[in-house]
Formats: sequence, C-alpha cells, structure tokens
Amino acid sequence: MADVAERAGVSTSTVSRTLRGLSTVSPDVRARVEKAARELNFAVSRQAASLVTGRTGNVAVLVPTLDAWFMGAALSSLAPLLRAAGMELNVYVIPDLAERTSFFERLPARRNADALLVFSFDLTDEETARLDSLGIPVIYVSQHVEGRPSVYVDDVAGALHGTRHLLNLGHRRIAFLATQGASGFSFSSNERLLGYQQALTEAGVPLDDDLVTAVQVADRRGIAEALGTLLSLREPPTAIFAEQDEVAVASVRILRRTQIAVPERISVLGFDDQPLADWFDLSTVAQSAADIGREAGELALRLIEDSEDEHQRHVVLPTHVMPRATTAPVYRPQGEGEEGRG
Amino acid sequence: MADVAERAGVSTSTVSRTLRGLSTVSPDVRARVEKAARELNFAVSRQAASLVTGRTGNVAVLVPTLDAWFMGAALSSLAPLLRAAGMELNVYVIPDLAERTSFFERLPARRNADALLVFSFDLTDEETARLDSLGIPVIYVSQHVEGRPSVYVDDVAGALHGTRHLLNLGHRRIAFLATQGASGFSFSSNERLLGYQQALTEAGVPLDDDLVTAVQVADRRGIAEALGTLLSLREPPTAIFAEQDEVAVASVRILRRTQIAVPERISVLGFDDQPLADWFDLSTVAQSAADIGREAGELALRLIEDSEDEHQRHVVLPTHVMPRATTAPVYRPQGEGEEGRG
DNA sequence: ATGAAAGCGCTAACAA
DNA sequence: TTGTTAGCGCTTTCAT
Repeated sequence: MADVAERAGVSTSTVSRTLRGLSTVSPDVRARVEKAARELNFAVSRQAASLVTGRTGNVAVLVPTLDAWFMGAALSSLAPLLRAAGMELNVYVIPDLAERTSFFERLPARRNADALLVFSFDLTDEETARLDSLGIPVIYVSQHVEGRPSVYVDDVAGALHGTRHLLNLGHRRIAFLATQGASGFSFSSNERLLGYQQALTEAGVPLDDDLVTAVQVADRRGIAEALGTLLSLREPPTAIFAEQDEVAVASVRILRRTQIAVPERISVLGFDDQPLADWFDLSTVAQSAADIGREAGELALRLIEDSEDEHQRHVVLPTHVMPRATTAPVYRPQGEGEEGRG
Repeated sequence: MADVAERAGVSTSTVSRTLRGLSTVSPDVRARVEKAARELNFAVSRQAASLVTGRTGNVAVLVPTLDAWFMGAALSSLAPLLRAAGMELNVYVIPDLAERTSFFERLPARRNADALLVFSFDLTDEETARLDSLGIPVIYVSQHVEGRPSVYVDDVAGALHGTRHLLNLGHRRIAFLATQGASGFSFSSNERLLGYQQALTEAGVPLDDDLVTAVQVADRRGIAEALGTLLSLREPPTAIFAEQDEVAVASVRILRRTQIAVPERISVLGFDDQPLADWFDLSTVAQSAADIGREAGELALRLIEDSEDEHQRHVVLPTHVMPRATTAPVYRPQGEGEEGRG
C-alpha cells in the first residue's frame, strides 16, 4: 500500500480511502490512486484490514458433505450473492463423527468468519449452545432451531400436499418410507411424516402403522426388504410416498425389476426434486435448494450488518407438487380376483 | 491473547508458543496456558497471525459451479485433507462470464490464500498468465497446463480402453458423442476423442467422420437430433461412446423410448462414472473425482511448503472400464434382411 | 480533502 | 525455557 501511495504521490490514508470507495476523495486523486494500484497489481490484504476493522470478510458454511445435491445447489446460489457483497466463502466439511467432534471442540470458525451457516445437521443442544458462543450470527439452514435464525421449507405442508395428490388419484392405501440417518430421524423427517398423517386424517383414511417404514438412503437392500414387507401385507399399498427422491427412485427400480408396473400398478412419489428425479421422470414434492441458499445468504448478510435485526429471522419457503410419470390414478382391476393386489 | 497470558501468569509469547505446539514450552506452563485458553474460549486470530507470518492459512478453490458431481466429490475428499493440515477452504464460484471476468480482473484470491486450485476451466493464455501473477502456487485440476502443476486423469488411455471394450464385443461401427461446452471443446474432450481414434486405428477400423458428433450436455433435444442423424446413416452405429455420462444416459433414454433395446440392439458407453451412471446401470469409463481431489490437495500442500519443489508436478491418474448393463456383444440378426440396422 | 500517528493481535528475533 | 521488543499492513482518529 505504501508503494501505491508513493507512486500516486499521496498518503496511505488516501489510498485506503480510495480503495474502499469513500466519497471523501477528490476525483483526480482517486484516478491517480486507482491507476497506481492497477499498475502495481495491488490488492488490499484482508488480513491486515480485518485486524483493525474487526471484521473478517468471511462467511463460513458448515456442511456434512459436498456431494449431496442439496449442498451443491444451495452453495451455488449462495456464493455469487456473497461475492457481490464482497465476502469470501469458507467451507467446513464434517463428514464423520470425528471431524464433527473436532469442529465443535475447536470451533475453527471462531474469529475467522462474520457469520456461520449450518446446513442440514441435527445438532444436539450442546452443539447449538457451543455455536452460540461463537459471537457471530449463526443461521440454521433446512432445520428450525428455536430462537435462532433459520431457513427451511414447510415440510409439513409439502408432505400434506403430496399425500393429497395421491388421495386425489384415488389411492387409499398409501405407504410412507421415512429416511433414517446415522443419528436417527431428522427434523424434516418427522415433519414430513406429520404432513402425511394430516392428509390421511383430513380425508378420513385411517392411519396404519404397517404402512410406515424407515429405511436408510444408501441401503438398497434395506429398501428392497421394506418394499417386500409392504408388498406382502394383507392389503398392500397402491402408492408409496418416499421422504427422499433417492429412496423413491430406488423403489421404482426395485418394483419394475419385479415387473410391477410403475405407475400403472403402484404409484411412487418422492420428495426434494433433485436432478435424479427428473432423470427418472419421478413425481415428487419439489423444494428449491437454490432458493434456500439464497435466502440463507441474504439473511446472513442482514445479520452481519445488524445482528440485532429481529426482522424475519425465520424464513419458511414453499414446496410444490411436481407431477411426472410415476404417479397415476389408482389401479382398478377389470375383472375379479386378486389382480387388485400389487 | 493478553487475557490468556495474564490468567496463566505468563507472557503472550509463551501463550503463542504453546498454542502453536512448539516444543520449547515446559509441561506445567503448557498445561496452565491451555487451561486458561480453554476457560476463556480463546482462539488465535488467523488474521493477526497471518499478518506477521505472511501465510494466510487458506487454500482457495476456483470452480465453475458446485452442483456438478465432480466438484462435490473432489471437494469432499479435499476438504478433510486441508483441515488436517490446519488449512481453511475458500471457494470461488464462477458460474458465468461476468463473474469470470470479474474474478480475473480483481483476483480476490490475491494475498488471501496460500495456494489456488483451478477446477475444470479451459483457461485462455491470458487468464493463466494472470494467475501466474498471484504469487502463490496454482494447481490445475482436470486439465494440463504446460509448465504448471496439474492433476488429471489419462483421458486418452481411458477412451482407448473404453473403445477397445466395445471393439472386443464385436462392434465396428462405434459412434463418438463429444461434448461441447459454452466455450468450445475442453482439453479432456480432445483427448478422449484421440483415444477413441487410436483404438479404432489400432484395430484396423477406418475412422468415419459421420460417426463423430458434438452435443451439449444439457441439450436433450440436440442429443436426440444427433442420435437421429446416426440412426439414419446408411450404416448406423451398433455402439455409442459418449464422452460424458449425462449424454450417455440421455442417449439410453431416447433409444429406449424408441424401442431400440439397449444394450441388445445398441450398446452405450459413458465416461466418468458419476452416481447417475450407477443409477442407470450404465457401462462407463470410471475416473475418481475423490482421488483427483486428494492428489490435488496433497500437491497444493507440498507446494505451499516448498514452492520450488519440482518433484512430480504433474499427477496423472488412471481410469477403469466399468462394465455394467448398457454394453453387450454386437447385435447379430438371426435371419437376413434389414434387421441388422439399428 | 488530505496527512500523521496510533494501534489492531499476533509472531519472531533477540536477550536473559 | 521464558520475556521484551519491534513490526506485519492496514484503518482510524485527529489535525490541518
């Protein structure tokens, strides 16, 4: 910076003012400084600046992984937004328990970011409390944490509408495939189940525990077993509502492999509308990760500006039923017999 | 830090030494300092430290987007590696030309990172030169830039082996679907075409320009058109080698929709082995984004340690043919007639 | 509108 | 082994 100052024939204060775009610089001086800076390929050191301003210019993001569609989509929309605000994006990936423990123990984001966005974790109360001690705004994405700023979709309404779609197609035996993570059910999972139940109740269809099963996303064998159980019920389902697109697609593949036509014989509905759903022409309940990312980013920037800003700390985004090729009116056998059972 | 020093009854130098794990601290003092630091919830400010050490503790990554499988997988393996080395991961997303221009103009990574990993761009010479001026190691991932450290797979060999697989199945009319990005063909694209041609030549199969077409990844209509052209050739292909899994899967869907059985009638081979390939049981040439990410990260750390380290600046990773359900021996019509033409 | 000087929180000599 | 001191490169009063 001293070099630039010298070259432009001004003081470093003036260079600083110019480069930060303060209006208290005369046009000609500004021009000279900018020219000098360009010629010297000069860029302000954030480190040095942050030392005196107390702001780092970083926004940190905590994610379980980066190869889930949700993270990719959310961060892709978040990043340009931060960039436009002159912020850097810092990513912490916590793939396993060890990394997670270490993160919450050492809190590497401390003093190193102006805000933290926490993506899709089911945090314990202790962990949440620990994050409170960071001294910066913490925004929870895809989860509601009481009293803390959060951005998420209305999972209850999403599942409610999805289930209604199936009911409207004439289905009465509708199975629900919940997804169970390593650490049990997520908040979303519970909410989606709730929406499913609400829709059934509202339609006067009795709840049947046999129709609700839990599976793990990546466990294809487990999904097959779950389907097997459903298919061998006295009254098997005519429709399956999976809480996640991956499980829905896996189900479609398993059913079709067994020559059970989807959607003619059994309808399958997913939740998320990730790219995979489109590839498989899967009917699903869509949520927009891009919107979530954007809203979270904007909320973060707002809270950095004014952490006391109590205005709209919870952002709830809508979902949309996306009808595609795996849901259809309920199967009505032409003749008699057992045809009606999937 | 002063607080910690006071609480532990030592100087800030000692605190600094302790917290950096230097061995020149007596055990009891170390214990006292660590206790004080823990009690005060103290964390060293990287900003202040970097100001004096000249190192930022950041590794920057430049990516076109984050929702491509490759970035997700590569970064997911890269991140823990950096974390283990005490480095932060800084992500720059450059989705469009405007952001790209702005990035290379302002070079926000300047003075803000100790190394830069450039993912899958086809940079102009000017852009590369600009990055040289950053004054930090720049590692090119999934592309070879002459004289600069790079990590990539052997695309020529990959395509060569893939094509050989098809030749070994008896195919002689093998089409190649190249992928064209917004800015023309990528380096990989050219290399893969080359491997394809080498395999044919080595097998004595004449090259036929009619069998090589360019499409755009997301343009399903364009892919359908390309397939239409191939299917209406005098001698249509019996196998299609797509340079990217997405295009291969799109092709499979289009062919099957037209009742052209894959792989019985036409074989389809992809390249990448991204998750989508597994979902569609697509035969493909596998590359490991995770390995690439890891190698790139290790190379970066090595170059940060010693930027003069000339040792193995180019890392070339292998590919593997992954046979699944979309390649099969060439179709031999039983009787006479035109059956043989797809 | 501009400059001089102080100091942000840390590390790295150097001394002890 | 520990403490003292002098900056690192900026921003920010406070003068002018």
